[in-house]
Amino acid sequence: MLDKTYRPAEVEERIYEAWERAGLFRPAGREHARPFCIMMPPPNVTGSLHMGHALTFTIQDTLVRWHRMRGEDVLWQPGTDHAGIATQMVVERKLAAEGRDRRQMGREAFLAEVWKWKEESGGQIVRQLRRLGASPDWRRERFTLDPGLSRAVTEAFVRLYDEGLIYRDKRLVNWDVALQTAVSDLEVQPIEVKGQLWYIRYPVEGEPGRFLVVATTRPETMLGDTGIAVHPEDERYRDLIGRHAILPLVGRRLPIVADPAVDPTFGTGAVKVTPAHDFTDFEIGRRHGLALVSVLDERGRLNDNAPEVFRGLDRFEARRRIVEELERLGLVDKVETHLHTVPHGDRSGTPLEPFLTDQWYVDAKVLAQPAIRAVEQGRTRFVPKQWENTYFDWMHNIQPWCISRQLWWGHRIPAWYGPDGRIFVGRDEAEARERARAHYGEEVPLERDPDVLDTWFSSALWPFSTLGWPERTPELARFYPTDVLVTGFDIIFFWVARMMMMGLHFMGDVPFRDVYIHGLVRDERGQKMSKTKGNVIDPLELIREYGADALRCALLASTSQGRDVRFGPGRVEGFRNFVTKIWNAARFLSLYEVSLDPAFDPSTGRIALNRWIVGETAKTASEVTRALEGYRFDEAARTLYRFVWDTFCDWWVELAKPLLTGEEEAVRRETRATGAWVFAHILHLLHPMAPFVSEELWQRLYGAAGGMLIVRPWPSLSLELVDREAEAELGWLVRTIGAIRAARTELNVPPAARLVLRHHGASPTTRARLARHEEAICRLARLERIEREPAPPSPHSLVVVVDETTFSLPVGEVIDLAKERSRLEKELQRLDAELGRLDAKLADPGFVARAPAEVVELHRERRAETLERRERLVEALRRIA
RNA sequence: GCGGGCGUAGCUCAGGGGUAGAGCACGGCGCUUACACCGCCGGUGGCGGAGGUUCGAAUCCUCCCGCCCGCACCA
Repeated sequence: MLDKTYRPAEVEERIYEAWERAGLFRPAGREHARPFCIMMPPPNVTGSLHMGHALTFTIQDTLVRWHRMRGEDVLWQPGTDHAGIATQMVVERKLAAEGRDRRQMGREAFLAEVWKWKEESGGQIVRQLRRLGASPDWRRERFTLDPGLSRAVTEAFVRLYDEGLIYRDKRLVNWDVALQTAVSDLEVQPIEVKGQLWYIRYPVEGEPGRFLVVATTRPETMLGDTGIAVHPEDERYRDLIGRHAILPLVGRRLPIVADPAVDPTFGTGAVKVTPAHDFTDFEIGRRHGLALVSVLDERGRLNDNAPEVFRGLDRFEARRRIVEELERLGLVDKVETHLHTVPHGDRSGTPLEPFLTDQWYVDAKVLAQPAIRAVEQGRTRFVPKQWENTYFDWMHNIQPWCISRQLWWGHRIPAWYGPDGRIFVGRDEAEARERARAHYGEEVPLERDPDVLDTWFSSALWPFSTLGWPERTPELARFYPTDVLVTGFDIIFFWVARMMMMGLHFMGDVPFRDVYIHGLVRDERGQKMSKTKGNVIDPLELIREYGADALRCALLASTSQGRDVRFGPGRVEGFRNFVTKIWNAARFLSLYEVSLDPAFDPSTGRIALNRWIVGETAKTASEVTRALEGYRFDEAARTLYRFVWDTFCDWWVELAKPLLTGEEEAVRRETRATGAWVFAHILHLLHPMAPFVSEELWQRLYGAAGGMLIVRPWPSLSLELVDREAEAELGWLVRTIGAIRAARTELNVPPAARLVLRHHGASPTTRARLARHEEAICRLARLERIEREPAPPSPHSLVVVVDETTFSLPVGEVIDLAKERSRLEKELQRLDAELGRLDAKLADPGFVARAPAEVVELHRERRAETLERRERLVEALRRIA
């Protein structure tokens, strides 16, 4: 006997272990089965499960379980990402708390600490994924820094270098002065800040007393100015083009150049040009051959290119001092407050500096071309489709990808430098050495590049590196290209685009056929969840409180395509109730010793109720399947919810009760078998979304029958099981009971009052139905008995019209006649309004002529039915009046 | 500035040319041993606004308003 409520905490761990122990997460290895593969986007090792993870992994697990049940050879490849900056920061903070510093420790000792940390704390998210019910092939779990993947990274780097697609270049990068590393454009957070705009007077050379006023938000960079630019068509400055200004505080001669990048309407229309400290200025400088003078060091302090008094000052301190000095010299024309966006590092939160350094770059422009074509040709498809625009946009304007990071934690760049700085790239030091020897003709000392690669470089290889590339493994042959990638739109650029580029380049084919993009999980008010806002919901807490199935279903039901998910615990509670409902339906079935009969053939049922529910099951199965095929998880969840709760529990179970306790053995047997069959299908359909409770109930109710639910075949039912007649009969029954209940409630008939139901004008079909369902109707509508009434209804009755039948329920003197009259009149009004609409439509020659015949016919039928109902109602009203 | 999304019941959201839907919330009633994490009944909107296409529009088109998100950007 099942307990009264389902207690997920007592079930989930046991079930999960049973699956895993039985090896059911692994590809089945059936040769003829179609392979199906999802690459798990590797969460950061430092991470712990948040709602975004919960959503994405629930979706993936649902797909994976569904395909597994469809008999496919499923691989869900799991793993974690070493997350360069994030992890290094975590460990550095920990060390700092112990009073240690990585620079003092040295590279090797520090890395040993990181690895130690990873071994001890890095597995958290993987354990948490199990709590969610995720079923990837854990045996194949990978880590981006493990030997296999590291080898893939090195191989990819060397090949790209040899092909000229990776190169070293001196350019401006976004420099994080706190972390002292380059970061990519994508790691930049533009933050709006209220700053100031200083108007500074630069003396014009050779014209004492004349000044050129430039506006800047960053006065400290002026020490690196090497020019001034104006718009070529700006009349105000036309005479100055080609002449020079003198840089205050420094005395440098600044050529005044004309460049179309200058916006004549902003500030004074004249711009100081600091090519070493601004991306736009860098371009202007290049066009006009201006010098590059970098005045900052890697920690954001003024370097030796600055006048001596300013050297060593922090950039913001320097700004203050420079402005002071300019004011003293009377060179500040004016100061305005100015709202502008300043790039910040998304990890450190500090303002970034455009900084001139040598870095490694991937020639993304070249790699992007096949990746663009692949999506254009539909070889990879985004769902929802509108994300393709975002992808194309970025790919068409793609910039060189800076892949070097001044960190220690990560894949060290496989490049060595000769004594003259010449670069030798190799798979290992020996290869680099060999290449160096070939170049120099002798053995020379080599020094390895100290930097590591951007974490996304290794992630970009994930779809094939995890399958064994560069080896040509059987897994690679079988599972690449993978079927679908599930992820959020926030990493289309970071990751999806780069996997496309690398996959096409190294494997010659797209990494995945479909990219399913889901929304972000927000809080109930639509705010992004963040620790600082304090509005984060912890999925593990929800699992503890409501169970993993409830959380999963709530998430799935809330994700509509192309929309973010607003999420509150209320939703989970609703699905916890749903799970309990299912549990109790199972309890009901086991109470009547309903058990699966392998010989049961759903198409041979004789009882309308059973034929009906079988058909409804078939419809539901096909709808759920279709929903999943279209990545419509909300629809799948909703369909199942309605079927289980409304159709099966509220109607089939209630209507089956008299049959299950009835006299006829054949009826009892058929009803039991049907109930078992339907419920078994419910559990199958439910399993991808709610794996724990479905598996638990499957084993408790049907366990002996055929192994674990997780690997049972997905229902595929013919819609021929739908019986139109049974459908009509049950539809009528539901309407009739509903109408009687509504009338009772409306007239305040006490629920306990058992009434007699009289019918008048019923067709033979209806009379047969009434006879068949008498017991159920009486029970569900609280009736004493049903009898035929030769004449139209007597006064002191409630009147209910269903189709051609007039039902009356004598309620004696207690009935409030006035109230009943007004109820019927209201109903009459509604029918009249409806008739008016239908008549107007049918009278419209345009409608009759142009609308499809079926639609016109439908309207005619509707009109006839409405009219009939109306007549009966009028009749009933006359009797009462 | 470019691109995209959204505006439907009190709230969250489905629907997407042919009688407006769900969950939650709310109100009333609880007879009914699967379930109070429950049952029954009920009200609520005419689908942001204006125009157009159509026999017919919440659904398609145009414009407008409001909110949101990317990308680019003013030194």
